[in-house]
Amino acid sequence: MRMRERNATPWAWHSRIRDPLPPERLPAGFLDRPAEAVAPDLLGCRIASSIDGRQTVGVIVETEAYVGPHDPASHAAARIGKTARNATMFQAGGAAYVYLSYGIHWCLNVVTGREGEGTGVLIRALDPLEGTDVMAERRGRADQLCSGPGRLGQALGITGDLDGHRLEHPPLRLLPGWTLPCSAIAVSPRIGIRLAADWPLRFHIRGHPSVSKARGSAS
DNA sequence: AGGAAGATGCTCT
DNA sequence: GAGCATCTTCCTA
Repeated sequence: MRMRERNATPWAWHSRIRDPLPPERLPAGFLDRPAEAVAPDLLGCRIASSIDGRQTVGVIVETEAYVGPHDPASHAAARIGKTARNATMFQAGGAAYVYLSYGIHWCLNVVTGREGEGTGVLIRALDPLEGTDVMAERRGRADQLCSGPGRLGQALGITGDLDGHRLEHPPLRLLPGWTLPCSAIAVSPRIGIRLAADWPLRFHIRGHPSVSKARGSAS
């Protein structure tokens, strides 16, 4: 598992320090853990897309955990059961669960845990790192490129074709990133859900400008 | 600054 | 037919 730094060196996410370079691959078993444990550890990791032959990369700055059939807000909730739509959620950790939200937005989840558990982490926002010109073209605007689950899906060119894709392979990969101090991570309730709306399963880099919701809230 | 509402399509009752 | 793990534009201040 990834260790966190304990010290509070001047934190540089706002000024975009990218050194030193991150390791090549995630630790073994990184995703084979409960979603609520993986979700904060994904902050600082990268999502790299080469969809349509165009490279786009972002650093994960906001996530939400969907913790299993007992989680009423999850697509894998027990009252729904396993269906054609959510079947990927029940795959082994490391799969991409991609679903269409509100008929318009393709949203990306990283499946966690073991096969059959039905747990995963919604990627809610990225800090654009490479290919921002491609992102802007796909988004049709130069701002808000990846600050929301639908926005980042569009910016990276993600569609339902990638549902079930394993994230260790191109064209959509989950890569290690930069380790955050605990003090940089904020926890809050999940956004845009009706059931279990008070469960503290949303994680974001404190004060990061690319998070999807109001900046003012508790930095 | 912040709220209201429309777009749009799939899933489940 | 209802209800979304959303985003945008268009209002009102």
